[in-house]
Amino acid sequence: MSELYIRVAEEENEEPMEIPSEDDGTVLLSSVAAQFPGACGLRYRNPETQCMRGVRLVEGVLHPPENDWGNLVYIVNYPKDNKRKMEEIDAASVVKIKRGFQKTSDLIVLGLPWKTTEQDLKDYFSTFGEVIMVQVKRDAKTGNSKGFGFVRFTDYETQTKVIAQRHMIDGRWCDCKLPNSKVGWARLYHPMRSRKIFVGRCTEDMTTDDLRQYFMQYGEVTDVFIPKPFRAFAFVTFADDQVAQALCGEDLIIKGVSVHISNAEPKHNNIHQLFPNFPGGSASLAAMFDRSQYHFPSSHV
DNA sequence: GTTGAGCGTT
Repeated sequence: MSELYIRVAEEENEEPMEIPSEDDGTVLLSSVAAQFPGACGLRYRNPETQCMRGVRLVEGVLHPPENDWGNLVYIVNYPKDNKRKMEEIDAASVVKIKRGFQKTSDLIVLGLPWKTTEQDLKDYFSTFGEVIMVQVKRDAKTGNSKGFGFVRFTDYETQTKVIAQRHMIDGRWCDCKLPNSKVGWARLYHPMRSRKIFVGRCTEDMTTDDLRQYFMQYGEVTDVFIPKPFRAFAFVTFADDQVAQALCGEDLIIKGVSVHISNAEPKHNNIHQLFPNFPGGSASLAAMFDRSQYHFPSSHV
């Protein structure tokens, strides 16, 4: 007969947790790992010999000793007894999440059929997970599709899955990638702890109040500047430079539109002064700037 | 009224 639960703990003197067994009396390693991430097996102290014994593990299934789990407390095994390492990894992922590395980005969708609409994209990608935004890029005059678009998901896991595979959309194979505007080097090599961000791809209906209202959620906003006449970008200044820096590289949805946040820089900043020790020389970095998609405003300092 | 590697702005 089977137990409903067995008792499992990380150490002998710690409080055990009840882990469900299967109908045949076995316990799945995955059930253990669900409560003890990184677990690779179980052991227990043999009451007769007082020695630790391993629990038989076959293809992810833990088998009860003597066909009965009894009333023992089982201890979790970690790889190479590397429990400390596991805790460090856990801590690292928490930091990652807190720092927002798990936030989703817009993905570029390459190779779309000319006929594919945003509704088609939404329908297709919704099968992977919740979709925040889809776009099909079109010629402004003719309205014809340019054959690529963008998609943004709620969950990072969904994004990872979508990037990892090819997509058959309306009869063509398409690829989803992180767009070049997010390669990340600008973020890594940007030491100017500016309090001001550059908000690209603004639409004309975005007012200073809209932007202020939106960016307030991240921290105190001290200034919003929108060039007139309309130039499809804006500047937002925060009281805290860390807030500004944290937003750089992000794609944010404002009034249903994906805007791109980057560092606000005066155009005529001397790159050789900013990066005197850049690997390969500051000239190579200047070339990267030139080739990049980053456009810095010319009239605002 | 076309096209098929790329990179988002009225």
